[in-house]
Amino acid sequence: MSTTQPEAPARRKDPDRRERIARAAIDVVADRGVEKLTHRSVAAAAGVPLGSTTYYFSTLDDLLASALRQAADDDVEHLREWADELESGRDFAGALTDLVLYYLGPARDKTTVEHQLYIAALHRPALREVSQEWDTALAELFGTYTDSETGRALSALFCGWLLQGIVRGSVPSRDEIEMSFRRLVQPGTKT
Amino acid sequence: MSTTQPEAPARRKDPDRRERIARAAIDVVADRGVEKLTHRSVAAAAGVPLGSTTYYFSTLDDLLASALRQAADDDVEHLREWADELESGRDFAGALTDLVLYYLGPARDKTTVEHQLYIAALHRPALREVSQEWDTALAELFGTYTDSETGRALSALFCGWLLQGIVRGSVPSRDEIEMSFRRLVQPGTKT
DNA sequence: ACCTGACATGTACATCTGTACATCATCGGG
DNA sequence: CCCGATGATGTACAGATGTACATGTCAGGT
Repeated sequence: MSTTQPEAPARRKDPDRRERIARAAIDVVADRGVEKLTHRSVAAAAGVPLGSTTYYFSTLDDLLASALRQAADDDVEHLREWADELESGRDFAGALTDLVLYYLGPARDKTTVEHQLYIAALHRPALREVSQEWDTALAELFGTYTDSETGRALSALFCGWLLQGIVRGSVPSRDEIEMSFRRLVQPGTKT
Repeated sequence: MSTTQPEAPARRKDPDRRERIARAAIDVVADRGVEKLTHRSVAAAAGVPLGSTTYYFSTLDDLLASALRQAADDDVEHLREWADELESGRDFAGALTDLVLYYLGPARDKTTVEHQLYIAALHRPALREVSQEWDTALAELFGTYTDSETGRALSALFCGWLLQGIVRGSVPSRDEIEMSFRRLVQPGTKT
């Protein structure tokens, strides 16, 4: 955003520190699971002393919430890019299939983390809001290409493929994913 | 408990004990989440001393694995009953919708637990096998009413509705769930 | 009647955890 | 040139946790 300005003296040292810690938290969740997310493990992963993590995130829930928010923001941004690149003429079911394969392939770690945080939110009211916004955004985005009802159905199917894909070792075949989206999209296609 | 019945002595040990502890573990996960699953919390929930839990399940992973297995078995049995009650003439999409609404309504707790265990398996190789068997069984069951490809798609959509349903407060409407299943089923209906 | 062995439990301990807080370092202003 | 303020850190501590293990307790064989 802004480099160190005299009027904005920035922090003493490193303004990225907070974000770096949040990202380290995401890495820890990806590598070892939510249950291993501790101040100490995050500190080690971020290469900062223990005191730093407790300084920036006084409580563990703060840290978790920031990690979830960070992951959600990154993800929404990625979805936006995907939507922008989607030419209006392009086959929507095919594009959705690409998206699934991306999340189960190159971005598998990210997907894993997101689902863990998603489930972790079940017993943490503070996180539920973020999770809900997240999949509401997904349903609405998909809905703009069809209709809102179809959008919700598509997002459910989308989540389903991801969930099954991350626990199975193997990724489902491209054809069967595409077929399923095509069947859902077909009746309601608008523009 | 204390008095020994001649006709049902059941030894001094009672074989229910182990299963009761496993079920208590499931309750703990339902009420407080996987991260709160400890020998002590389970012991308290089952009304047995701490020693009992470590006696029957020497390690925590044993306990988790047994809980997952227990939940999976119960669930598969329920699915079997559902399948048996499904008259061959009955509308399949409608029956699937009922099933989703059951899992999000009366059996919401169960669904929550299952998803938590499912995600917990991500970082526990010992549990992955159970999880995989689980959703393979689901896909195959659904496949017997359509075809195997459609079965996998249906199970993905099914999981998706459940996942979204447990994190949102509100349950999706009956009509939109049914519509989505109908679209997926239609092209491949066999018998 | 006694003994044996498996069932069952209470307790102890090393480890890890979240968090508070006293301390240090550095920068901006006087 | 010095000084306070605030960013940043090291350490300490109370509590919780997994697990081992010594100890009870009782059913059945002899």
